[in-house]
Amino acid sequence: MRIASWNVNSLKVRLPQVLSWCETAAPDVLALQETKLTDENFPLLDIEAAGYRAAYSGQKTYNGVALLARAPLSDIVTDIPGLDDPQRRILAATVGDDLRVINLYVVNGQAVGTEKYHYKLQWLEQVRAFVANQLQAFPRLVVLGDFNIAPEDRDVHDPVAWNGQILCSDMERQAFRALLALGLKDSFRLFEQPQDSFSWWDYRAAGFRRNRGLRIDHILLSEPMVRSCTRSWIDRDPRGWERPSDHAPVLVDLA
DNA sequence: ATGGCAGGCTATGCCTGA
Repeated sequence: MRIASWNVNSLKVRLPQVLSWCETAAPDVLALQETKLTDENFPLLDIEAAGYRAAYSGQKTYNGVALLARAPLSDIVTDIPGLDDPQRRILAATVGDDLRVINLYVVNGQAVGTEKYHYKLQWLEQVRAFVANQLQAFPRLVVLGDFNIAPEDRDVHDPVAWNGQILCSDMERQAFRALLALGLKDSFRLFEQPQDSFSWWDYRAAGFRRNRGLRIDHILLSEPMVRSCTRSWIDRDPRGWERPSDHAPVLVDLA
C-alpha cells in the first residue's frame, strides 16, 4: 500500500500532472492540498477514469483539499468539530475497512506575530484535539499533508536565515511536536535520508535548481502503521517538470 | 543588498503563498 501527499497549487492547472504522476507512482491513496476549486468544479470524471474514487472539500481561489483512493472512502469529515471555519483545510476519511486518513492543509501564517500566525496556532491546537479523538476510534491512522512547518533545522536549507521565521518558529515546531506526542511518528525520519531533503522550493531565485528548500510536507503514522512502514521518501521529479507546483509529492510504502 | 515566481480574480493591479 502506497500513500502520498502533494500540494498541487491549483488542481485545475496541475490535473494533467496529477494524472500522469498517478500512472507512474501508482499511489493507492493520494492527499491533495491547494486544489483552489469549488466542489462543483472538481474534476471527478477524470479522476474516476484514472481508477480513483475521490472526496473533496474546496472553495474558490484559496485552500481546498481532496483525497483520492483506489478503495472506497467513508465517514468523511470536512470540518473540525466545534470549529466554525469557512477555510477548506481538512478532510478526514476511512479508506477501505479501517485505514483512517486525515488530510491537512495547515494555515501558512504569513509572518510571526500576525493575526494569521495566531490563527495558525489556534487552528493547529484544534487539529491536535481532533487527531487525539480520531486516534481513540481509529488505531490505523495517517495524518498527512502540507503542514507549513519545518520541524527541525535539518529540514531547512539555510537555518540561520530562517531562524525564528514563519514555518520555523518555536511555537510552530512545538505544535508539530504536540501532534507527534499523541503517538504519531514522522515517517520520513524512520529511515536514513539524504542530506538537504526538502519538499518545497520557492519559485523565485531558482530555488529548486539551487536546492534552497524546506521540508514542510509530512506523513505522520500511528504506531501500528509505523510497524508496517517499509519506505518513506520525497519524489523530486515533478518539481522539475514544465509549469510545476512549488511542492513535490511525499510518499510512504506500507507492507 | 534586494527581490526574484505563480495562480486566481465579475482582474487588467492586488492578494496570497511559504
